[in-house]
Amino acid sequence: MTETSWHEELRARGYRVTPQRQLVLEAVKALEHATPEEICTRVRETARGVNISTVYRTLELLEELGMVTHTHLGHGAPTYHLASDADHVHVVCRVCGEISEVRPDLVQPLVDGLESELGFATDVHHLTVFGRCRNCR
Amino acid sequence: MTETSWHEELRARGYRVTPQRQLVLEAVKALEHATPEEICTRVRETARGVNISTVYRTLELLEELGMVTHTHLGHGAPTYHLASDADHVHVVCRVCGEISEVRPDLVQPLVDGLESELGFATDVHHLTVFGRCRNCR
DNA sequence: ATATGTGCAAAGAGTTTGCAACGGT
DNA sequence: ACCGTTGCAAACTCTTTGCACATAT
Repeated sequence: MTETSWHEELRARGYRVTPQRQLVLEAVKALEHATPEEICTRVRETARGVNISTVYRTLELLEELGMVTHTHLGHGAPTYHLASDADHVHVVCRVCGEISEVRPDLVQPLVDGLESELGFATDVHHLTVFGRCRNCR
Repeated sequence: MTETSWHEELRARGYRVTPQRQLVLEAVKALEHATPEEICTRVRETARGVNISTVYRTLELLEELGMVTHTHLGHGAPTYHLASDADHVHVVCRVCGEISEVRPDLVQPLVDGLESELGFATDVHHLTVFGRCRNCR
């Protein structure tokens, strides 16, 4: 998606293009796997303050527009990243917390199975696999 | 695990067998996929009150002992169930909230792939797949 | 000009913790 | 009797909401 096309997208739906929204999107883009808090902190470094509640509202909006997605990588806050960067599956070690990303084709058999058995459309972006990594087993 | 063997297990580790712990375990067994709140409510029906913080502490203990596990089936509180009942994967529709359980062998290719590629030991019990069900796509 | 968006503060879920009293062993 | 366990209340984290003011269109 180009810089201007999502501006159009917003306006077409009656939403407005605000500095806060641009800053939040840039932070999501730059940070990768960032929590709302982290995004807020990052945005505040760029002089113009943004309230945490605006960050929540903006993330909700951007997610609705399909520009970002979130995943739960642990027990705390969810992490957000660009939907276009989301073509991977998260693998999280519950002992050391290490986060790996693996090729989505590893889950293809699962996706296909759910499709044929349940008619279920898996949201691969949101999938997180917990377990123990090589070092922690 | 028999009724008495986990009593032994507790005592062997220096923990005590209390009515609260027995009631919480029974509630987890009976309710399946229950949140701490729901477990607390259920236990309170059996006359003897149990505080919500005791429920949290007990679930943590039972999980450490490997008797129960939890999963995140949505944005709210986690749900607990007996570890021995955990031989299934949860599939959750993000539109209607419907929860299905599927055979663990559907994820076997994923588990094997993570094992061989990363040396990663997947916790299948904790795996939840989000997406859209047949009716909601 | 007008309706959407923002900041602020307060409320709301869900969870954890400190401490005195309680009760298994 | 000892020490783990509980209840209670308070603190804490993460998130949502109401409302007056600000601002994109």
